[in-house]
Amino acid sequence: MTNRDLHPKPVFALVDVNNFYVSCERVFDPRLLGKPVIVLSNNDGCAVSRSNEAKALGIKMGAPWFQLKDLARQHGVVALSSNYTLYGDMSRRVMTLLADMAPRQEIYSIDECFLDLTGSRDCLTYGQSIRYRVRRWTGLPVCVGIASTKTLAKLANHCAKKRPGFDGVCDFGDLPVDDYERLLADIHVSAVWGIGRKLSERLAVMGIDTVRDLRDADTATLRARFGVVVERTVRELRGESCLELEELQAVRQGVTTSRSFGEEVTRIEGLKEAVSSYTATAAAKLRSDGTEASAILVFAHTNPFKNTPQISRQTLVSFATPTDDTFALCRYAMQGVSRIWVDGYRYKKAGVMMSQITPKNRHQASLFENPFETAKRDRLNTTMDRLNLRYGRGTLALAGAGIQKDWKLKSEHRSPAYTTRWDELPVAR
DNA sequence: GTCTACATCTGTC
DNA sequence: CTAACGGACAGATGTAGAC
Repeated sequence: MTNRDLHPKPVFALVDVNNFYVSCERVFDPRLLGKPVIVLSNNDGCAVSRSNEAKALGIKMGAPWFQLKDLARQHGVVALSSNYTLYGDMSRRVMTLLADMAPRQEIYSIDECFLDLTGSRDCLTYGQSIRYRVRRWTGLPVCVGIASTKTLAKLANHCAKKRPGFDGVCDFGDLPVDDYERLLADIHVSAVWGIGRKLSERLAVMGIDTVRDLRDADTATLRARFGVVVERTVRELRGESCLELEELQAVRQGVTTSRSFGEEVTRIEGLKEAVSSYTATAAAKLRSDGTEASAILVFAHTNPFKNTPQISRQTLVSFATPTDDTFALCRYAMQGVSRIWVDGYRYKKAGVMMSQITPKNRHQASLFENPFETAKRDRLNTTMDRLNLRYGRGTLALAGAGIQKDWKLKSEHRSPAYTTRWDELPVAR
């Protein structure tokens, strides 16, 4: 047994579904294959997922839909409203499959996860079997990037996607050194995980344009100018693994639910309805996470894209005993709304953020807390969660959340809930 | 001044 | 017919009041 066997260099794989939302839609409607397709954000606001054909038309990530309409009509672009229930369900299927293909998995986002391939012999072949398996069992196309750090695995995944020569799997560990160096010199820094538009611009000023430039730049200078995060990124690019695989995701610091309104809100009742509904959603998320909050941040603002009087307010409502109870949380949230409300503005968006979050199991019972009342409320919340799960979200809602819902979002091109609702499945007769 | 809590801004995916 | 631009996070920075 050698030292390397005892302390093998880590190997990370990053598996990522291609054009995830569009690909989900295509699984259930193959007529969309080969066509330019985009999926729009909530409120049919902007393009958040694009098929390769749509990308080829020059449609950019985040482009507002109303600016795309002409182009879309001209080229027969299919635009779909987002269907998060469907995507969440498909995500679960993919992640469950992938969890079985490695000893350890970190679910990084709805459409990507890291796998620990440390000690695997033929990673390239294994990457292909991952691809095959996901395609076979879910219908979704994925690409796999493999390397010795998470940042490099992300980059390898980028190569697997953009460069057809890799056939969907890129293992940096398998590339000849010359090819690898040439490859890095051919990729723009903005492709690196954590280097976005702003950072790229600032790096360009320093003459750092390619991934290779960044990797070979002076660490001390970068640290002084951009902080520890960028420094860590550079170390990772050099093959020094600084980011561990995080199997269990940490308790999140905040749970946010916020939406833009279909119609602007001008009365406090409207804002209260919307905020009640968001609070109920966020509270359900707390319960499903097994956590509680000790404070709620309530915020609302006007439409910053519009040339009208602007306002943006927020307030933190704190309370002594942490809770996950929808009713209590709604009461606190309503206090917040009263605090921030100012007459005479047209509000476009509002939200709540559950804050100061702690795990539910280990919280001390307060002196003023009646354990029987608490248990009763827990059962009521649980019942509400079950009904909403079983019969669809919104089956049971608080009266305070309103019946009219002028503020609710627009969603004109939604695909059916293929995986969760029989009654929306198209049936051949 | 400087500590703190809260508000606001920035950046990324 | 016209107007119309997401959401969820983390982390940095700004600011007003208490001392």
